[in-house]
Amino acid sequence: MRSKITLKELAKILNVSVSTVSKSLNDSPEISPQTVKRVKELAQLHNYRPNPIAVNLKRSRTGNIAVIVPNISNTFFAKVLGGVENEARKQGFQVITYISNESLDHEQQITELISAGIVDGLLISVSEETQKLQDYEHLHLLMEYEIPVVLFDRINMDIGIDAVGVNDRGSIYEAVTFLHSQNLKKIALVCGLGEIGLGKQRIEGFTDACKDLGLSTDDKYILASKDIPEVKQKLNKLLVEDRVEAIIGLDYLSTLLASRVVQENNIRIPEDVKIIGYVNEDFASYLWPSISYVDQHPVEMGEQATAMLVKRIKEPSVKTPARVILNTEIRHLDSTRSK
Amino acid sequence: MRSKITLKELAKILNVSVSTVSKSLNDSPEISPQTVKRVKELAQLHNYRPNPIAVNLKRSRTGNIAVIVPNISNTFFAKVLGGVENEARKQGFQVITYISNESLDHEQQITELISAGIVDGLLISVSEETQKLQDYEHLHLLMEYEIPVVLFDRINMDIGIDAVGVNDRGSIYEAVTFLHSQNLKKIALVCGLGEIGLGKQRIEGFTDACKDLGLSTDDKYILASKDIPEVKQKLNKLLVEDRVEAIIGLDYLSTLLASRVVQENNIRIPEDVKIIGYVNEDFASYLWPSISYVDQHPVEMGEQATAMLVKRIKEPSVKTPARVILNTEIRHLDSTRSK
DNA sequence: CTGAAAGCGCTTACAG
DNA sequence: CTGAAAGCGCTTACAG
Repeated sequence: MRSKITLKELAKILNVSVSTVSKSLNDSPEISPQTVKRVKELAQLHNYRPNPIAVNLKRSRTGNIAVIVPNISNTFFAKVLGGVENEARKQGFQVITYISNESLDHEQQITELISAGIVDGLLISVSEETQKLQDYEHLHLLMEYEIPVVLFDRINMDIGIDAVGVNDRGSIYEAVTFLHSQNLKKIALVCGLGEIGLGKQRIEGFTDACKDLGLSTDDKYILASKDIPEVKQKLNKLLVEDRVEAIIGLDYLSTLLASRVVQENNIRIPEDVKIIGYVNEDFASYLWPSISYVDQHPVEMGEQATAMLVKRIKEPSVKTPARVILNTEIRHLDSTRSK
Repeated sequence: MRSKITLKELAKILNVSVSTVSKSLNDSPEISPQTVKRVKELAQLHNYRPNPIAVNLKRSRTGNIAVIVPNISNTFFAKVLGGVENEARKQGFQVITYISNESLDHEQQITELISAGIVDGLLISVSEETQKLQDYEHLHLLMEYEIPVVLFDRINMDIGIDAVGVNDRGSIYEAVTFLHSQNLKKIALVCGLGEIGLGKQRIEGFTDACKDLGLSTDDKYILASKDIPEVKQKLNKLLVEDRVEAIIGLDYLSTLLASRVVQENNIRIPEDVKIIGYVNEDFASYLWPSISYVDQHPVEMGEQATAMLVKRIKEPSVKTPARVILNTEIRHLDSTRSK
């Protein structure tokens, strides 16, 4: 029940001034070793902890960083959050989490809230809506208030803000190159997504890779539509009539769909068809057969973004925006094993 | 670039005292309407926001609550976090997130850290290790410091702390009852988990339900082991020889495994075999066929736990621990559709 | 080596 | 109706 003891109370017990106690605990060379010892012993005894609120007020910092993720149903962002946690702890910051639910409005409310001075900096992966409307004023406003901002993952825009992401074009290029190296010629791309920008980048990368490697770039190999039954039917045809040898799934649904359709046709994975998907580690490895996936290093992304933000917080003077692009890697599970 | 304006500066511009400005902004009836208007207009103009750190120091509260989740790869906890977010926002609190990684040691470090006074309260789902070793001293210590604690989800221990969870026994009882109502007699339980306590509760509930409903309680229907190949083989036998009509999967892996083995035997879901799994919504609905699942209301759990914590923070006097048990519900997807 | 004082940015009893 | 003062719990230049 002992309520927290304060500097003042310690000082009173020891019959010294508050300044002396404060300095002793902060190992100031001004204070005699004996006094330091006495003070520290008593502090230990009472389990004294400086009130962080008071310390922060004095230092005019908060010790917090905010992170806004667009959604949390996706384990990708959960993992990024884990990385943010790691690095923040190391650097002595607490992480305050917000979820924008893919809404610009919500995002603006959050930035408005934190502009009051709750945090020393912000990590954000902008919402779909924000990205679509290209409205980044709330972020610039924050920076005007001298609260540094670092973008992560969704960074396909040029708005002069620090950013950490992955090389989306490169990642699929690598996937195609790998499949090609396995002597696979007919590679299909399946995508059930819409707007998000990443889709486009990946499709471009796919086409480029096919061109460069001398593979067919026939449109029929690219199944991109939100109409799942249609995609399914077309994929079916590709498998049976065209004897497609590999499939790249750009998202959860299409990867799962691909695995499914292949098996319905009694085609073997990976012997007859190989699959690589843009899915998360957990998901990929839980499936049977497990699906080889593109590792986008979410944890590292969170760590790097946090490190970048902390650097900004500590050196607010630097002006040119930084940009870190992580290289993705293919993690091979059942669906790409060699025969 | 305008750095944050303070009360003092506003006062100076207006040629009034700091007190007057503060009172005006807080709509104190002491101040004349004219003055209030003048002050508010200037504040608006300069986009004044009170420094939350200073306000909190004055009020000796932090405005933060901490939440410790054991892991983040599980979307269940991600969803709970979403619920915590919702409710915390409503109540005017910020959420500081920590991840214990299922480690007691890590958990203790976190509670040690927040005992300094970073937060007004703590929400925690204890780590596996904590549960196994039954070491809850760090939580009691926190409460001695008058930082209220509320447990969520993993609450199968009686340690006199507020808690919000689900009725684990009841949930499986309901599942068995449903399957029984569909005229299914042979129901198998598959479990690939170990220690976690929940497993036991569910298995008990299963046995009880079978007894009550006059279904066989033969041990062969309960496949609980970490040895997945063994489980697979036994399940196979149950399906082919015993013609099991329904399967309940207690976790990700076993649910997926069940779905898989059934299909490998060219048995139809849901026509020949129905499946209910303890998996999350996203996962369940992404699969083909989609798997009916037990909804454990993670979002509501987060909301309720937060509401309970806030209540504790506001009324620290109340002593008897509260306990909220949410009723789970079966969400029917493909795998339990009627013929 | 120690302490009194000012101050971080606010709120609020109290006096006028 | 307004303002001076004290105080939340700390740190740190400054004086002694």
